[in-house]
Amino acid sequence: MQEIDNQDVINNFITTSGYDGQFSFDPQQDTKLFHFAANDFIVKAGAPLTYLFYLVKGKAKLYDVLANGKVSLIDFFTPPCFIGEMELIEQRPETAFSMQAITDCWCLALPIRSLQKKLLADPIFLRQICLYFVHKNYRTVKTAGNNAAFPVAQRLASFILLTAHDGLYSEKHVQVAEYLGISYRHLLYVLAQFVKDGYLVKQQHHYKITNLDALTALAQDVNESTN
Amino acid sequence: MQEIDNQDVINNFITTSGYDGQFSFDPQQDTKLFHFAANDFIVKAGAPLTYLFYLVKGKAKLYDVLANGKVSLIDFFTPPCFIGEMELIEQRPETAFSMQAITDCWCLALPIRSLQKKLLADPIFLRQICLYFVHKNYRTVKTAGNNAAFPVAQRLASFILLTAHDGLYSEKHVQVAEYLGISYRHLLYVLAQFVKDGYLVKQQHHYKITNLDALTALAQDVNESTN
DNA sequence: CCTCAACTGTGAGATTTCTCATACTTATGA
DNA sequence: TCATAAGTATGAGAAATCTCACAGTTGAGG
Repeated sequence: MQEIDNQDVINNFITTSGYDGQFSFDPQQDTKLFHFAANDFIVKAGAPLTYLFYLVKGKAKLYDVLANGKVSLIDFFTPPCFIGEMELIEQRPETAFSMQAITDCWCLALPIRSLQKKLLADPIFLRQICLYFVHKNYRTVKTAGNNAAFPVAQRLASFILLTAHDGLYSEKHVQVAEYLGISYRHLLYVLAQFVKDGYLVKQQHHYKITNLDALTALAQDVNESTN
Repeated sequence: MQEIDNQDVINNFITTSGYDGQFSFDPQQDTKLFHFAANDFIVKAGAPLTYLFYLVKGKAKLYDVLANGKVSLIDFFTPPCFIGEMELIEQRPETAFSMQAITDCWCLALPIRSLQKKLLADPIFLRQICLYFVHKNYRTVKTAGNNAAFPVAQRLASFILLTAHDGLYSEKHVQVAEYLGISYRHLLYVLAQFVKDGYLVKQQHHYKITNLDALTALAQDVNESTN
């Protein structure tokens, strides 16, 4: 994680992302900008949360580490969205989950410690956060519906497109299987199908997308229904 | 839906449910109390929403009517919880979903039209609603995890216990199948298993629970993980 | 009373997905 | 350098779940 000190860049992100409309005060003074390289952690479970982040560019994923030590993928995030807002609202000092950058990510960041009281008393911010929760909730309901409603191949196609990076898919199978709610074995079956059908080609440590159209077509229903 | 005008009863519900802590003002003046008989609609999709409800007693269920006309069960609610808060936050005039009473329900109710502005500017209320959303979100994530993680028999057991009324289970199979994300056919298989195993007995228009312990044991893992 | 739609119920075969057993490879730490 | 853990990979049989085809029951409306 690397701070970017260029005020022009910061201001540009602030205005184009709708960030400045989230508060009743002008946040520019207190706002920093951070860059996270792909695979960096934006927040790590159990670590103290020092910033309220606002993702303005990139893709990120949210993990939960279960009691038995297993890692399970919860959800994916694209701009604009808050990160750490649940902990802020609950006034809990550390993060419950881990958020990791999939691609390079840029986040506006507001220091929590000095601003928490102000934020929790700011009706505009609270209302915006409420709206954010409502939409997130709709989305979760839809997604949950999808998981029940669509076969694995379609969801996997959607998943590959979501997480692929420069046409390369390289998620850990164990985690993906858990995210999709299927067994490791079956995931490999379906991936093998995709390879057999020419959608993917297996390479050293990843899969390369060789038929983007086919995957997109497969994923279409899932995505439509989620939007 | 029937208004209950007994101020003692109202006050009792207000104080025991934590309702009065949800606002920065004293809501007692504006609060009504309604009783809904089992199977009544508390809110109906598309109808104008005139009250923000706060369920203080009973069980209710939330439906979505899909584009193709099918009905799908989204979630279940037990006290204390808000009903209509998503629409209030979004300032959308009608309800998106339908909420129906499973057992007899009692709801405190605050007229929206006259109080919307006040509520949307009330930091305490907004913060409480935010907390409510956060918890609801945790719950949804857990539930979604469960649906992937547990076999149908266990989820069905949990579901039966949740919706049963006086030891009788009488949900529409079509809707339950959709809620559990399984086919109608398979639901009947599993129900038949339960009957064969002596957990349920089929009667005229419903099933009677004949082995509560067994069902509870089956549902235990699911419920534990959801709390 | 008749008809239609919705709900319930069952059988049989196909498909999806799981479990288990077993290896090979790679990274990591002692 | 060796041992161990984690990730990857595959086969085979079992279990879960789906699709389809068909039929009986019930309730509402003409």
